[in-house]
Amino acid sequence: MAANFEPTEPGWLENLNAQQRQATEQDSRSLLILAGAGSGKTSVIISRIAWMVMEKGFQPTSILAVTFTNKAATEMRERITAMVPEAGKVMIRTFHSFGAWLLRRNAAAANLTSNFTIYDDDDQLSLLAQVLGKISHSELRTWARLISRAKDQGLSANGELSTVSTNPFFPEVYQRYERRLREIGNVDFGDLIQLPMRLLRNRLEIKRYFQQRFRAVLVDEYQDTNAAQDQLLRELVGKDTWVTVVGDEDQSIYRFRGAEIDNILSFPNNYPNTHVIRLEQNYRSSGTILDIASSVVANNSQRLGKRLWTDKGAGSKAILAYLENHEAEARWCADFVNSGGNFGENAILYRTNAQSRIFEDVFRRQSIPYRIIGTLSFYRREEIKDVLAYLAWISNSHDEVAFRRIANKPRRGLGVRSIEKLVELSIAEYGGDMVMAAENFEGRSSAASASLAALARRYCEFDCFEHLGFMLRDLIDASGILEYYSKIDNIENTQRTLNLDELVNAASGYPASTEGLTAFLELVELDQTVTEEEESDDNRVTLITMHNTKGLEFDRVVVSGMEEGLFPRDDDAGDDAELEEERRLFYVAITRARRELAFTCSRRRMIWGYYKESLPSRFLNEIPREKIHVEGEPNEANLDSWQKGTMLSHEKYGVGVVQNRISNRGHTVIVVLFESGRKATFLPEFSSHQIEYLGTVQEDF
DNA sequence: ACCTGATCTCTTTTT
DNA sequence: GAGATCAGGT
Repeated sequence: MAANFEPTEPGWLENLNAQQRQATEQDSRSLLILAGAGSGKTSVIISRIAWMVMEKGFQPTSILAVTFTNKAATEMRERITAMVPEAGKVMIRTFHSFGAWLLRRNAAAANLTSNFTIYDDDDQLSLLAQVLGKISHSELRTWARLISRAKDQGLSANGELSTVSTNPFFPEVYQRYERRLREIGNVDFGDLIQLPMRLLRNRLEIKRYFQQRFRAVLVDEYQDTNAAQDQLLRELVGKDTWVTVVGDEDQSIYRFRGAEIDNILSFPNNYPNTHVIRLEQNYRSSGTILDIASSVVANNSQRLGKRLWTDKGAGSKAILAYLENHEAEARWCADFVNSGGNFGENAILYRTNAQSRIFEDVFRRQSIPYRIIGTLSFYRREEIKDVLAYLAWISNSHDEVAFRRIANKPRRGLGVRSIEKLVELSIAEYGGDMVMAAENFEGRSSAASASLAALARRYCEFDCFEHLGFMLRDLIDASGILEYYSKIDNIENTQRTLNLDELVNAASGYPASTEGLTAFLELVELDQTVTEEEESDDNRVTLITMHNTKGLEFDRVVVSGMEEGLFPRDDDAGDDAELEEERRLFYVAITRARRELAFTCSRRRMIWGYYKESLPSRFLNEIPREKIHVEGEPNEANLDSWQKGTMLSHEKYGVGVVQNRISNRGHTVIVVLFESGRKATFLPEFSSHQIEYLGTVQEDF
């Protein structure tokens, strides 16, 4: 920072208002900052860290800052280093990445090896499928979700689980899953929080060490922490630790993932002598946009309450456009982004990833540049997951999930039966080591399994490679994966080998060593929000889910798909807590906009290959009329007949209940589940003589 | 062991 | 409508 003649205030107070300054320099061990949308909370965290380092004498390495995403962590690091270079040594991580860091350093104490790999949801599902044997896919998902929720709440497989599920089989399912995961030696997302928490709780000397190591802990987006994360935080915070949490209860949108809004609501009770500071001045949005956001969120009851204000002018009215269908909606959005300056200042928000497709189609047709921010990206692709599975197996020869994925890919004559036998052999004879089992496998497929084992042995020592990228290139070739996908590329005219090249590039920043491999795999598992090509043109419209917009802002925002059933979702509309969460999501979406805001609502939308007709979202009624300009006419069609939940009697099939009702080219189609268990689809207008209306079912059926 | 066509399930949202 | 899985044939 440049020297100045006048006695000047420290750099970290520059451009801060009174509340922000107070929060920055609050000389209090325990601080809760309630920061409304756009109130500059990230700036405050950064300046508080600067203050701690420069003014309070904290060593940068003794400060831990926890963010919600890796992207936010990177950004925070850049900003703080720019402000106070010596603060570059502050540890800034997500909860999960912090957990992984802690576990690797105390692997033995946690009964792990330091190079464990992390199972994502897909891997978790595969493992569970192995453990449970043949059960239906949907049942599998239900179990997997319950296990994740239990871990979110910090509940172990051997403890009380009735708050998660009262199903008598659940404890055993959870236990068997845990047992196998521990045998393999890997961890899932929930373990990254739960295992460190247990470790600190049970091992006093370790807890003491970390409480001395981290004298200050700051947590961003605290409203979206789950119970397990809060427990981990409590273990980290000793009686001399400074703890600062920042959040906004109105922006808590991850309940489905176990986020506990109660964490922030009752923080002052859990941490004695907590100072509470509210940041209520909004620097982002126009007055109109703020008014809309405030009126919407005022309908929620689970709030601490704050009133955002701005000294900006009212700005222009918001627009609400009623459209005929999803394609008209996309075209309307295309016109919208064409009418307002740079593409890069525009964002289209939607509730579900599936909605992005039509925007892509229309924008491509009209040559409007766009970028999609989402998770179903690079690392989910088949060819990428294949190579990563090879790496995971090389890294941990006990990794059954990875082994099963690549054992016969490309085809090397290891069939289902042989793989089964090989896994059994590994457990029976080799302590679960599948490389050793493959080496010593007898039988018809022994040649194939031997060559697979040889492939793994090839990388026992890989410091001969200059960096991990070269090792990866070698592996892609030697495994036959390259040849396999080259053929597919030629036949189907795809570009999968190019994706493999990209993976090689991503890996080349890592050393060719066990540590390098572990770090690379960890990055891949924990940071999947890859904005595809970082390349060239920044001037592109952003297509993004509302959840993903957390922390972002744009001049002009369209919130699309404002329809009942889609937003709020059908299943959520009945439950107050769920509905309030959807409303908070709406609040987040609205407050992303700086200058212009629009809502679109389609009468009909293609869903699962059918047209579904729907009514305007109830949230639209919560926007003050005088703040919006309306285009088009809302759908007021009578959707009452043969609604979901209607009970009917069919002369052939008996009594049944309507499960779903869709419109297909102007015809109504209903899906009925009969008491016999039979499911059938009808067009009521053509079969009315066979159907008799019986009434409506209230309860779940 | 492997290929194919038929059938089903799926959609929230993400670390 | 797409992707994953399954049944049945070779």
